Amino acid sequence: MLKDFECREESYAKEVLRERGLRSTSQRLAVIHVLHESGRSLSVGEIHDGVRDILGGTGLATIYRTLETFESLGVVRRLHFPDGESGYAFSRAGNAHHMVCLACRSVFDFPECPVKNFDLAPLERTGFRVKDHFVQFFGKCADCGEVAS
Amino acid sequence: MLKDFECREESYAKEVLRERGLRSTSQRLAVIHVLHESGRSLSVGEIHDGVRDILGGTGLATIYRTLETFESLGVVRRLHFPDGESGYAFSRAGNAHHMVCLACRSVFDFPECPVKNFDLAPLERTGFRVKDHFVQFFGKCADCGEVAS
DNA sequence: GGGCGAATTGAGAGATTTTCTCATTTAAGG
DNA sequence: CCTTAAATGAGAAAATCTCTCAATTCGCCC
Repeated sequence: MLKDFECREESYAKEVLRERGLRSTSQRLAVIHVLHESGRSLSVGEIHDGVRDILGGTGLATIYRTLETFESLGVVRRLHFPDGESGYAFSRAGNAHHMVCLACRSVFDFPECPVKNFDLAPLERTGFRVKDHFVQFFGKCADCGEVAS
Repeated sequence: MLKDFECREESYAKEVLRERGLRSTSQRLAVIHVLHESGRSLSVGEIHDGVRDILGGTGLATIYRTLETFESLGVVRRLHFPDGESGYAFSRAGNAHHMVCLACRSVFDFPECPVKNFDLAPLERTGFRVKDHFVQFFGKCADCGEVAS
């Protein structure tokens, strides 16, 4: 159904799914399609609507299950905003961090890890062992910045 | 009621409230007391239970309102975990970032901002203007690390 | 210390979000 | 094609969060 319009992101998602022995269903690919096409962080409801536009009736539970699956695979990432809202965004391989526009919620990839040179030694001296980290930058994208600061 | 056991954190919260013309109610102070005493990130339910232990029946809505108020004041911070859960933690003035144990959810303050030396210029050249950021480290604290890695 | 006005709370209904179940459908390998 | 297990749909159920408004309480002034 989406085959003819399959983009690189969908191929990537298919490959990751196959590697893990998971199926490439039309619903899963539609979720990736919607997320990537928007270029923004989308709420579950927005994703559901987008997928329904492509496939027709799709269960909300499937959207939740799909997002959970993709997040565990690192293909999709959940972002949290200062206002308490959250959303999901497509995430390229190796891109753990994001920059998000507070106005339109556009998501921009992060070329490098901002804390990769940060010295963890003083922290780990306390006995705490760091296993993961999460960095998010907020601001205004070029389009939204023009309107109002 | 709590006056005799008032800790530095409660005094700090009272001062911030007063500065903003907000009232220091027993419910608000109890929330700070519970959060600080635990030293962990607590769920809304845990905070509600903790406050009820101190004050008796307290409305859940009050807990939500209090957390929202304190978060906007920077006295409390909402943390999000990789498993999708979230919780609230007391946050000292000037401490925007935290280190959290994935096992017991203990929260450790962060001595300095890990991205303060990060060069934003290349990013901002794209037109994106960074206004805020959010950094969280996950791992195992000294106590939990001993048991299993 | 008592009184006043406005901020805050309590209680529960209501709205929203997320999860669960299980019969049905569908992808993927033979 | 055929088989088989994975995945989905639909709606009920559970969990989470918000709202309303009368009653309470804080902080200020006397």
